Amino acid sequence: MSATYLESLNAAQGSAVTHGDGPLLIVAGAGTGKTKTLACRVAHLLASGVPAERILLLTFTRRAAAEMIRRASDMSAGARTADGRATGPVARVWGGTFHAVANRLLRIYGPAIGLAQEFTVCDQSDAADLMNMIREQLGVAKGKRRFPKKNTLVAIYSRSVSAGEKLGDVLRRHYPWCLEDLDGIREIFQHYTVRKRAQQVLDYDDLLLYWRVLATESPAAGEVRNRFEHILVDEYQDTNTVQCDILRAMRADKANISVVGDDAQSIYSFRAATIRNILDFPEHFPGATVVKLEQNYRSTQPILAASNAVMAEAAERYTKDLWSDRTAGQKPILAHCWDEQAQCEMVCENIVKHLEEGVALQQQAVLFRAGHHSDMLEVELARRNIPFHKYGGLKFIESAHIKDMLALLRILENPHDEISWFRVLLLLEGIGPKSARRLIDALVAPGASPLARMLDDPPKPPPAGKAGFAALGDMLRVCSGLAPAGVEEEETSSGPTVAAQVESVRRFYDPIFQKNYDNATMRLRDIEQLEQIAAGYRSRRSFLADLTLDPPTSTSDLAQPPYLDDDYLILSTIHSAKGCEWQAVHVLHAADGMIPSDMAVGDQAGVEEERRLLYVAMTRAKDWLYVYFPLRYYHRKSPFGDAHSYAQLSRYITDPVRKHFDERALIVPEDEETTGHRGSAKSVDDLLRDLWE
DNA sequence: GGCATGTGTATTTTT
DNA sequence: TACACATGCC
Repeated sequence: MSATYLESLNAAQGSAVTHGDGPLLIVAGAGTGKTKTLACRVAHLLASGVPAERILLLTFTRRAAAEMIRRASDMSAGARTADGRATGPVARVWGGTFHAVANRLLRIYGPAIGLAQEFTVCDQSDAADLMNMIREQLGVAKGKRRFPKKNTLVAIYSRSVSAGEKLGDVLRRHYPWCLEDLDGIREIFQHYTVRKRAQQVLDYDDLLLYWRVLATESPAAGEVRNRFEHILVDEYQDTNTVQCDILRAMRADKANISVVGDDAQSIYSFRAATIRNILDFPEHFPGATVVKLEQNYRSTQPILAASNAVMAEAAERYTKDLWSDRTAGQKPILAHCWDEQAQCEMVCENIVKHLEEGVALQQQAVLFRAGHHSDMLEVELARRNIPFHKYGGLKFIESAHIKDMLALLRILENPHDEISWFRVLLLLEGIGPKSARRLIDALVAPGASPLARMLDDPPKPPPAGKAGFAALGDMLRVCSGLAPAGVEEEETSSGPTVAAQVESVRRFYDPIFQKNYDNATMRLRDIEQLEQIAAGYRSRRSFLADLTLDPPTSTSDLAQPPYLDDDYLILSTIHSAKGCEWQAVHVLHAADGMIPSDMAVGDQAGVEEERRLLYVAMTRAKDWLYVYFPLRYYHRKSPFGDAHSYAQLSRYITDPVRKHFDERALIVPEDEETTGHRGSAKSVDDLLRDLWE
């Protein structure tokens, strides 16, 4: 068998790709060809005769899985569809996130652990709504001024579950201010798990927990474990305890597991990811082979030097020695800007300059710590007609109108889902929280399916809500294909198509929508997009599951639609940029409080993780790296005058680090020249701090 | 019990 | 800025 793909690999990559059976840990620094190596390994396994459906490839996003499978397909001379997806045998490789794969397995093996097949998956904000509902019903928070809010509750719960840490310990370590409410929180959590179970709703954590049970103690455990001959895991440094348990269970009989990761890029501790997984891999999987990839193919040496300098000051040293033979190249630029507006202008100018020199917009990215950090830039880009796609931050799926639409579809899919019923009933005029609660209690009473009851023998709404309630019933009847009781049929039934259902739902929703939102036209685009997505699905079940597990992450609100097929700039949070690379990278807001985020500097671990975040951002760049530092921040709070404060350069850009940058001077706007705020950011800042501290 | 209006507040990162 | 919560009127 001639394997031409092997020839393009270096020695370390080659040994990783051709590794035989048994556990394999690939410690891969940034830009060392990790994706290529993993894709090559998939191709190699296929070429060695492993059936595609016996390979499981776990990645952090679906995008990553699709990309790897595409590349493996190219190497295996596999065919591709018009839109670039792999076809042929390679397409049968099981690829996706832990959560998506869990969902797929649970649809097959759910009955083995007593899970109804029509379970629905709820996202974090649905989970928060359920927490809220329980909190109100229990009255735990009554009279308490500072009882944890719903989002905090979900965060605490998730942390406890994903890290396998006792609630008390989680509170002590991460939420000390909630300790006094321990009992109330515990009570809410107990009800939360019972309610979810009764409603056949799984949250993100449940998907993993149920997979773990499935692979350890269910009657189907043996079958599930035997399903895969090889398991490959990407971004292993960002897995949590439950995910590690799953892998160990799945490999209890046959330890063919390959994981790839970089401890220096571990940035998901807020999701309970633990660096221990990658460090302890050899203990978890005895006999593991460890391969280090240290040659960086992505960045020029000057960019690498600056990035390494940032990491060199980390509290814990890492034992990788990244190098590149791309020795030439421009030093990274540290651009001091007068304020955020100046930063936006400078970014745009640099982008346009590169564009004119032949660097496509798609080869350029703007990275930032938090979703809203690009708000002002987005306006500036729109003004200059520079098209862009934004990844991360507030998503399509999280907007109220989309959630409304999905809740309507979800009660059709899983009529036991009370969160969705509640949301839907509140949409109706004349029905508030009290009536909604009463109606739901009547609907979910034991006996018939709640949906059947809604259609055949509905409870009485309050007089003011009669019309809306009846309209809801009519819509549900149409969508369920006029089937009488027992409508939760398989997708093969001859009912309306997914697209037709979405259309009916939309027609029902339209008047509510027009009434509730004044910027309805903007939001209408989203709903149209939802309909388009629906058109690609044959079953409502997979449509809903995919939307929850792999929501569209890109928004382009301000970009012009006609440009979208064309070239566009990438805007992304640093988290969402993981694994990506661009020729030119622009890192915004290298100011203390932004990077590191104010929210994260509470403890040493947080400060160190933020450092890795900056490192991840910088190492995305191949040829040009710009780091921007706005000196002045305006505060929206006061509408009068120009209330502002002076920022301090990010604490990670210390003097030794700065030596690796070319600094571009602060440009003071002309009308500000007389204000005297010249000189370095630091001196001004120190001066002002002296006044207050 | 529903709904409009007013006030206060806290604001990361994502499956 | 937007959302959660309180108040007071129908």
